[in-house]
Amino acid sequence: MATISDVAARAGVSTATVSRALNGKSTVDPALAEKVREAAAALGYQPNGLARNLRRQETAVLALVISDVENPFFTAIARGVEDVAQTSGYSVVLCNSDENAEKERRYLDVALQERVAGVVLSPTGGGTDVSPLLGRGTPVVAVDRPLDAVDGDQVLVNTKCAADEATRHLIEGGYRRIGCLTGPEGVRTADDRLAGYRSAIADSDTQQETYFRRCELRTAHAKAATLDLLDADAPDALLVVNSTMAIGVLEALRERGLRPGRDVGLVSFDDAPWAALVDPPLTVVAQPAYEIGSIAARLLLDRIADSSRPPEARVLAAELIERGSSHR
Amino acid sequence: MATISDVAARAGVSTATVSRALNGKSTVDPALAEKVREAAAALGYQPNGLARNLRRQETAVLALVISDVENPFFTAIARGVEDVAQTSGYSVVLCNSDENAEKERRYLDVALQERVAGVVLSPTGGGTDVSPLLGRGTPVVAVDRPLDAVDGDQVLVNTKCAADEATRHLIEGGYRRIGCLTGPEGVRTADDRLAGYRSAIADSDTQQETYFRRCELRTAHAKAATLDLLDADAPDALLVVNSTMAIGVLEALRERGLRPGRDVGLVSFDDAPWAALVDPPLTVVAQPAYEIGSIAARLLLDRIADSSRPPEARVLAAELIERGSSHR
DNA sequence: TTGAAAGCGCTAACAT
DNA sequence: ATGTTAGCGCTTTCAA
Repeated sequence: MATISDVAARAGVSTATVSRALNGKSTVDPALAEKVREAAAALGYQPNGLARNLRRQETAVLALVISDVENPFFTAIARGVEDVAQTSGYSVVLCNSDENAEKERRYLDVALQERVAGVVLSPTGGGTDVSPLLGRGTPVVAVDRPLDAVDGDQVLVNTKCAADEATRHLIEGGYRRIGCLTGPEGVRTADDRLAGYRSAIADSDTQQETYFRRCELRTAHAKAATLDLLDADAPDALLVVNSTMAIGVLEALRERGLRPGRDVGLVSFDDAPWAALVDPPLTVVAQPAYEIGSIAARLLLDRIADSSRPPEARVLAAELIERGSSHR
Repeated sequence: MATISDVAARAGVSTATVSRALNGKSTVDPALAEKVREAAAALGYQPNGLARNLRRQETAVLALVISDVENPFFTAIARGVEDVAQTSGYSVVLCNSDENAEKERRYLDVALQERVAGVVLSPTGGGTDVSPLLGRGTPVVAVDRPLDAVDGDQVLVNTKCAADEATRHLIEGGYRRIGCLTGPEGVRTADDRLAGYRSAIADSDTQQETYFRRCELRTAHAKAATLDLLDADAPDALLVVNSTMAIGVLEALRERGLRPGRDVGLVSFDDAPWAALVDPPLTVVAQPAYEIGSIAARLLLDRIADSSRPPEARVLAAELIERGSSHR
């Protein structure tokens, strides 16, 4: 593979000139520059990014570490990040931590070792440690879930409030035994949404007890937990914390011959592409996923440009979209 | 940030010894090795991957370039790739080409410049050029769609055959004006599935004409195209080439007050997580997406280990899963 | 077993 | 405007 010296030799100039000509830095005699470009083209020269990055001590790539590639909420965030990164000349590499702290740690290590310019991260659980990144000066912005013990940039959703609102909506719909299906303890969104549910129930004068289950944020687990909840507590409505789990819930309901809305009221977080297509259409708490991603990327780029900026925490609003599954 | 020389100084050894100790290469005196590890830990030493890669001329990362992160088919492939890469110590970075040849080219450039160890790619259209990668010795395996003009490793699905089978299934179901909604010309899967549809119709003695529309592989485009097809040709059944488009089709049907199955038979490619939940459940052609990914990764790793292996083309089978949408 | 030293390919002072 | 040169941080001969 041709190197910069090959190009220099062929064009009859120094490597420095080649570098300058190809990077459009400083001023180079147009004629020479042209010669260089010709030589580069003739040799099929492809700059070695590794060498360049090593020398420059920086990389034009952003790492995006998300907890589930198969969740449309996160892929929408990914698109948001990518779209703004793109326009600033950054590439973004997506790493799937799979709700697994160990995988997450590994990807964070890779990000550090590869000296990416910045990281957008949706932390899996409580124990995420980004201090090595921060220590080295690599900015990190948290999305969806906060990074505790770190006062950094973050883009979150007012999720407790949204859960409260969704629960009230079910109460108003006449449901009297509302349950909640949420994720593992320590996953902040799972905890917050459960808290929102609880506060709405506590405020109600139609329901005293709470009925909830925690399980992994996966379809199969959600289905099993729902079956269990159904059999044990016979709830007449359910608040579900994401669309992946909602699929499991719908499967469980079907298995028990229960119809969403009529038999069991249903509200789920995340307006998945299919949410309006099931029967009855699913009432959801829509989160502005794309915006979360684009804002996070913007925050990150801003901080890369100026590391002294004070940390910014953005909290976006979610929107309850009423459809058939929350009415009898 | 601490470098290898800092560690060497602190441990009172040479940088060579540090490198050897930390990489477990060659033999190092256990006592010294321990001292080195201590020094490294004390300094919070994080090896600079850039420098290492530059020296080694290789990277333990695989690039996966897919055409749509929001399509569950591709995210399932991603999981397959990741799972096997993981076990061999490789990280995989996911790049979303977004069915956009320009973006794809950019990511392929990045992959080349960053000297990734290998690339798994689902080519957007016809014009994809991987020769720079290949020329430099970076192996590429194509998934879902072939790389024309290159005799390389690839993992495909016998998609024409599957489309033919799906169409016959509709014919047997008694549908007599079967249409097809497919992707842009040049997207091999779109062309093959259309061909499969055509061959089934040609073989039938119940239908002479074909009714089809091509549009971008997106929900909104699919909806518009379906509306158009419905109004112009009044098909009584539809074969749809992926689940993203199927959503648009279902929306269109609903808008026209047409019920899947009873009014318009429906078969879609890809068994999306929600496919069994819509009403009636969606008959699909399920592709072994996870296997496509895992096999592709294995092929890639094999080739990285031994570049002289003859190229291997694997063609997996798809499976028709009959559900309610293809019966009256 | 260990160290000295070369060098991966590039960019950025510095000198001209 | 261009060239010379040092050096980014690491691994790997080569010698000792």
